Amino acid sequence: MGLKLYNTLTRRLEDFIPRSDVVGIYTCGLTVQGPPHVGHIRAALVRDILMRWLSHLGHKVKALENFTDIDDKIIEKQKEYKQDWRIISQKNIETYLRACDELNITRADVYPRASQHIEEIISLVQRLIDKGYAYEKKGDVYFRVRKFPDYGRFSKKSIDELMAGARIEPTESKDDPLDFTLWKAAKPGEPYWLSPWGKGRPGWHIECSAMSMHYLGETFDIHTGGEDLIFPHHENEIAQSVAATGKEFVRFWLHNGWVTLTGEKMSKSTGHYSPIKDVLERYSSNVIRLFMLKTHYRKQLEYADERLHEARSAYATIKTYLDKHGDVPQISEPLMRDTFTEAMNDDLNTSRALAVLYELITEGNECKDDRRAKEIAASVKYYYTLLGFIEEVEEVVEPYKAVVQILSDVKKRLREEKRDSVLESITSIDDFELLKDIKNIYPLIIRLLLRIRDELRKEKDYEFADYIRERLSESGIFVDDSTKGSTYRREVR
RNA sequence: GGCGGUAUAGCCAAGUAGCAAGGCGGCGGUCUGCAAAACCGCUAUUCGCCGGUGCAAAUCCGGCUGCCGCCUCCA
Repeated sequence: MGLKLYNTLTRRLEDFIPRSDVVGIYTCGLTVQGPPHVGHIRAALVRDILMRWLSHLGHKVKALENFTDIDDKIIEKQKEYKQDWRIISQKNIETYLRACDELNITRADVYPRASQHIEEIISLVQRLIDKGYAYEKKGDVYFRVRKFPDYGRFSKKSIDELMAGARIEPTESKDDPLDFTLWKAAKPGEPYWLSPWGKGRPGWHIECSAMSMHYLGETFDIHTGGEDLIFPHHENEIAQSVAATGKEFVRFWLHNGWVTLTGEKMSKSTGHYSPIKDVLERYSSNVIRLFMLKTHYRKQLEYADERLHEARSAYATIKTYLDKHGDVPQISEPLMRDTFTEAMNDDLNTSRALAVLYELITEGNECKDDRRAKEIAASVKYYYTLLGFIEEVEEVVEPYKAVVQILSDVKKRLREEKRDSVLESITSIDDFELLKDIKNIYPLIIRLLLRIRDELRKEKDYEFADYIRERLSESGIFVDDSTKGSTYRREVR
């Protein structure tokens, strides 16, 4: 059984058969007038998982993710902040890409920007005019919706119903309220490009058709984006593309469910959203990834601290298991391959795929046979990596300061209480030449504290020992005692 | 109003006809000076409500209700 994907075009699960050797993917990315939020990341993560899985299945992939960096909203922001639109968009793009990198989201091959493809946009608009699908009015160019018989089919909307809500803005001079803008004349003071219709800028929608065709050809395999883009954005993309080329535009349309906050959809325009920057400060990349993959991509996903905390605990289980096994060999034939593959092939069912991971972990923990245990651990790591989780890099600077303070407090107390025997036991530890290297000194100090604590425990001074444990725990360092001695672990963020 | 989605344990969440995956939490246990961690075990006779078709339904059909969304900018 091969990969099946839910296609919005047909509203059913279909076998994914690529058109050629290279699978073309276009993701509708951001309109960059505001900071990226969790919803945008979900869309990016869907592309990431799709790309990872397609590559795993042996496909070559060429992926684009666009930035619509010039539109009405960004011009508004320019006026509001008295800052050039290019600076605003650049800032938001950088924030977004940094967040994606931190989240280990596979980079698209190209991140085209509308403002950098004006030439392709103009020629596409011209093509539509030449074919009679578009017309110019006072420097604006509109797409004649009624000329395109299939309009509304994709989003299952009827033209008559759309008419009821349609309006012509006072500034527009459309022939028909349903018509949408392909090219918009610039008002004085607004950014513009020269075109056959005068100074102006692209309308929203046309950039995606122009750029996807430019990089992927007039027909390509997969188009992804948030569910909220089905109408009007993708409906319009299809109309203008098919009208221009007379060819099929996209084979598969994948739409992810939105992210909600307190039960309502996150949205840039209403200000009801959590910026990804804030989220990354609070939770590690792996935790955020797990949080998102736990729910199937087409379902609505509630962003709430409670959910993230749950994901953090769930992630700790995986991390603890992998840490316990340390180095595991790289393998190419993991256990439970069929179950995992079946889940992923079923419209990228990451929820089920993760269940495979957890089943393996439980089995690994029960397993007494060393060889088998190694094999299980290797399989867990294999799937973990395949799903885009990463090895965590520990931050050392902040906790370093904290442990130095704790050590100093503990030494002070030892001196005050004249605990000479304990003090003596540690003076022999003269590893301070290692002070030069912060990465080495950090665990060293913790081990030193654990040794002091060990002495105290031998002397049955549990109150003092517990004090050290408590202080460390406040800094996110948890001490675990076992018959083999004490170990510590860092809190999962 | 039209269209689309969704309703499964305390919470989250898979599951489209054959005795309900997985996670979080909770409870019990092993270990321990205590704790924590880790591990083990238990935790839905039942899938929003009502009716129907099947030997058999969370899964199909009809009706009802709740929630979310699109129809205007949105990932």
